[in-house]
Amino acid sequence: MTDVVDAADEPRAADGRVPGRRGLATRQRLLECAAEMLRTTSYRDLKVVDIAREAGTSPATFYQYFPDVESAILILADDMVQAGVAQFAEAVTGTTWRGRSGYEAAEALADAMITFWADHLPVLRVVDLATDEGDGRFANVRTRLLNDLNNALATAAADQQRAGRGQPGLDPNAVAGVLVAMLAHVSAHRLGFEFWGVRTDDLRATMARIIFWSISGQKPPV
Amino acid sequence: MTDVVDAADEPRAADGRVPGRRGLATRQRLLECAAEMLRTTSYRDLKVVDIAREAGTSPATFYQYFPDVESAILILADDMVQAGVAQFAEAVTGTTWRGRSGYEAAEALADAMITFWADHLPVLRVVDLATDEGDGRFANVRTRLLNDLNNALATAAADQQRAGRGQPGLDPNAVAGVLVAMLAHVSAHRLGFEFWGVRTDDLRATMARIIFWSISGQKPPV
DNA sequence: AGAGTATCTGACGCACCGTCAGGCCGAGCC
DNA sequence: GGCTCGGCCTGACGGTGCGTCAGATACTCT
Repeated sequence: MTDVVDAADEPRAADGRVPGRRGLATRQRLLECAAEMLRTTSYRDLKVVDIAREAGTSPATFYQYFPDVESAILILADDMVQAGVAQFAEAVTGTTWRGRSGYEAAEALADAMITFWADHLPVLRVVDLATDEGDGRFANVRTRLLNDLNNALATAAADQQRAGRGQPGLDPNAVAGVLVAMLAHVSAHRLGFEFWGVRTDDLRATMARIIFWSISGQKPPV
Repeated sequence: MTDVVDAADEPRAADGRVPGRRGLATRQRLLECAAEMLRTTSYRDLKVVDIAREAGTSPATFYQYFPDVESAILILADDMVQAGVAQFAEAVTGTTWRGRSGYEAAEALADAMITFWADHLPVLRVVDLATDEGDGRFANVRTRLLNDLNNALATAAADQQRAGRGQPGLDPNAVAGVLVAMLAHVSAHRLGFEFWGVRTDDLRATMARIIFWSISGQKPPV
């Protein structure tokens, strides 16, 4: 049974073959080298030749497993999403947005985003870039990563409004969208902020307060 | 006098010559074609050959006036900044952040950003992209565009804190940075939000409320 | 009209891309 | 051990766009 299911997303070589043990090893080595080189090289300067050479193989071999460089990175991005997609929404759904514990949820969310971006910066940079360049495949990855969070925040905002709290008159989806945009953009440029003398702790606290107030409508506890 | 000053930033051709009337016309035509093509073509697919052909000239001519495509766009970006840089900070410095007029200042700021991005979307897209790719020249443009606003917001946040309002305990620079990041990112992706059914009016209102509360610490007037 | 300068361009070398046809290698059979 | 066959790899190639010349062309001024 599982064989049939797995077969659907088993990696294929260029000619449609399903690679064997040795082939998969090569494929994996190429992926690892690509990830490694992304850490030091800008995405735009990442040449197939270099990845292949780094992996001790030839450019033609690369094309046997991936149609292009972006497809390889897309696989790295997919793995990353699968590993971390759940945690953001969890921080939101597990609170009533009341009092100190509500504020701590907002802080946990800000922290989760900052940490996740710090852990996966090279790949996330490419995701953001390619998305902005109009690459639908990467836009899709980004959506899968942030959609649950967005929905959870929108639901929370709507719930709070119904309870006579929150931000009456504001579209919950707009609130959620703005907050997610803020979180993603600030997390992505954390190092830029540090360069200008803004400490990450302060960014986290600022975002946590904005999140808490935007959703609950209450002044955050000191 | 002005001649001497102007000479410093007069356009130079590849060989250091200062172009004459005809040359400047060609240069201008190339810039306009580049701007025009940016509207329909993604920045990465913008080939020198195409711009040149569109302008009715040859690729070699292009290189007489610009070292590469990005330098040409950089000039478009420079013009754009010079045209619009002042207005953002003005919206911030001209208010005491009190009552309805304070909130209207926040709304005016959000509106100015959204409008500016809508007016200059193609060029700003490239600025954001190139900045994220680590291009210092474009990062510099972006800084020149947003720095005054950032400083104005940071000053306002600090002033309000001293007046016993605002967000005590938060770094004013962090507050300003987060707000600017939010404004820039949401404005840049306005069309994406519309696509997902979030109206621009709601984005503006949401951001205005967040700005007003983050700076003044007061509940926005209904 | 002719000299002199500003402006333009065809043609080239370079770098990287993505694709073949053909060579290697190792597992299984005799 | 030697043979064979299929999975795996690669050298070499055509294509595209870049950026740079030397030389052709167009304007200006006398």
